[in-house]
Amino acid sequence: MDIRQVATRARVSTATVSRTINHIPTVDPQLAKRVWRVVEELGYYPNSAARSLGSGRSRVFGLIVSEITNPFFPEIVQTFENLAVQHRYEILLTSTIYDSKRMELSVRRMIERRVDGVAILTFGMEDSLIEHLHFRKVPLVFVDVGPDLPRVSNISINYKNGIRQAVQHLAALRHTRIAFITGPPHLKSAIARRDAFQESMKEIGLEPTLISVGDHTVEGGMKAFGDLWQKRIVPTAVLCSNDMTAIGVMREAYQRGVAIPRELSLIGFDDIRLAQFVTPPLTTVQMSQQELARIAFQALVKDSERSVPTQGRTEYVMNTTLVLRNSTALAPKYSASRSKRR
Amino acid sequence: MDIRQVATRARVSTATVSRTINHIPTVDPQLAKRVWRVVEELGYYPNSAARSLGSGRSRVFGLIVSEITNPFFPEIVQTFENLAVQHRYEILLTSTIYDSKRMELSVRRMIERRVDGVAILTFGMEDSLIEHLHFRKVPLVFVDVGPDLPRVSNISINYKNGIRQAVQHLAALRHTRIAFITGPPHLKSAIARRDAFQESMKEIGLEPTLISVGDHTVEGGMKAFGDLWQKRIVPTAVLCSNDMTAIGVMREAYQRGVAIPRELSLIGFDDIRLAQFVTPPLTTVQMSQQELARIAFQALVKDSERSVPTQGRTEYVMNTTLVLRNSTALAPKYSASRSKRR
DNA sequence: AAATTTACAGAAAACGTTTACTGCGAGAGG
DNA sequence: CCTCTCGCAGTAAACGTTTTCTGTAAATTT
Repeated sequence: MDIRQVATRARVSTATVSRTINHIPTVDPQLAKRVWRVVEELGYYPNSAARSLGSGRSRVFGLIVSEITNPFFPEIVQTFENLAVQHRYEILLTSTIYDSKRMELSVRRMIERRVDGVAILTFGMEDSLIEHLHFRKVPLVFVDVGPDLPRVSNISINYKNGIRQAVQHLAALRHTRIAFITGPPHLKSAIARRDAFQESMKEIGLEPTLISVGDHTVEGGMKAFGDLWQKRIVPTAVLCSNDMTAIGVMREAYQRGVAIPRELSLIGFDDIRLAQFVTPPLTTVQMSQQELARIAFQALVKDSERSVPTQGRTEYVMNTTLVLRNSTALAPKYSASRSKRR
Repeated sequence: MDIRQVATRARVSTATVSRTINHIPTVDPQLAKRVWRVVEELGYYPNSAARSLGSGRSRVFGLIVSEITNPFFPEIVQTFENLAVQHRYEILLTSTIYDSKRMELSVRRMIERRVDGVAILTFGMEDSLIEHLHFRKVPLVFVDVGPDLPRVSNISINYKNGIRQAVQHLAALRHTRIAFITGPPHLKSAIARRDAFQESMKEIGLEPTLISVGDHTVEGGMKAFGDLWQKRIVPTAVLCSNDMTAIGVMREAYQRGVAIPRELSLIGFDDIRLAQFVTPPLTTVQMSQQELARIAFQALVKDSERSVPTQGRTEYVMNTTLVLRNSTALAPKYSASRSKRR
């Protein structure tokens, strides 16, 4: 069942069939109709390998994430995939699970499949990878860490906005001992969040001294909260570098009999879907996964259709914003929280 | 940068290069070494479109899930992908989000890409889809609903085992008023779970009358639990058709001031990763997503390598088993639970 | 009415592999 | 010493499209 059978059956050349199914406007509507009818009759499905080979474009985008099992990513994958089917693209998904070997393999696979573009949503710079892909003139899109090169797009995230809102929200609720639990120190986005926290605190005359380090996992959050609770000065509010960490804090707080939000206010970051479903529903800084996916996809489409590459990279920006739910409340009286502690 | 350049540079024919990179044993080790060296030097990456076209095998498997954002699936996708890279396969992921239009499109894309096999892990039968794919002799693997045809594998899940364990565990804790919250009635797997519950109850002389219908979402769980709590007879334990439902119950119970597990024992189903991280950690029936993915993948590999198809479908079985965590406890005294109610 | 442009269809050459054959030299068997 | 096999490597024909030309008839201009 190939294009030739369709051609003979419709009494046209293969060229005409090809043009028809690609909706090229130079074919006579009469003929086109005839061709389409035969296509239907025969149940003809074009062979995309042959198409790629002939045209030099694969209509496949690569999508690299850190790990699919991290609840932050499925939403992105979903949106990305939706857009892909809408635009008749395919997506090649790989999760690096923080393994550079794995990463290298991913890149190799993508090059072999001759992808038309790659979105690298790992929030971490992977230099070797860039080289190989960029060398082969594959359009790339990064978040935060995109190098300034042609055919590269960078989505720059304004962490500051949402985090400032979070800090000020807590301050408005009379919290002064506000702690922050960071992400892993090698992640650029985690650093940026911490910095934003520190600045936001200083802006309103508070010292950002209560900082504990987590690793963006539930376990990390539990442990970090435990550490915080050991300290001489106990916070009345905790801001976390991501929602998973916040969930860990919830869990640990529950275990230690600390009531959220009565005794401790808690704010997460990311606004993963789950944040709505924990108890109490988590107040968090939203960084829309859908929008992120959308921007990334659009950037790829644009760059892969451009015939002359841009000078340097193209910039996109994305904002973050606080969404209020039920994990924050007025700060407890100093004495009350203190008595609870000892 | 194609195979010909490699060939000339290594002073051999393209056939030899092809044989070398495909590890075909009939090439002289000396020559092979020479070829590999040139491949490295030139940074040659074979073009998979051309490979597919030439060989007739795409080395791509399709993976159809209901929705990636459902926490049950990412684990499957991850495992499936791991196996894929190990076996040098690619995966074409699509989520149908319960939309038959979408489903049809997925299938079309897979046919166009000439996938070597498709895993349909939606837990629902999709007849039209089967036809198209099976007609084109694509190996298929289903869970529970695989038709008895050549080149079809079916993973049959033993829901009964785990659910019986769950029921008996509750009974051992002196619960007699055990409720069940079902999944959506059109899902075959949800029906099977409910039936297993009913049988298990009868086995130990209990009437399975407390049944409420959910839809496998958190919201559904919340609502179903609300319904249950309206009834004249209030349960002391609830078994849910999946973990998301159980999380909904937790949330609603918290809202209504019902303590888990002191006043209400709760058991989920699936053992999604998250089940460990809710408070309290959820006792649940495990249906290993990793094993499921592994079986599906192996089945596909086997069927796609077979030159003569099997007579009918091939059967695989998978067990389920209870994993104890902290959401169950001894039943409260009848009076106690009653007084709480009014 | 002739000249020029336009609109469209077909012929055939890519695209980069794989693989069935063919061919050749060397070792084995008679 | 001659024939047979066998082990390998090369030739060239697929694989199923896309796309660049080329050609022709119709439409438009002069």
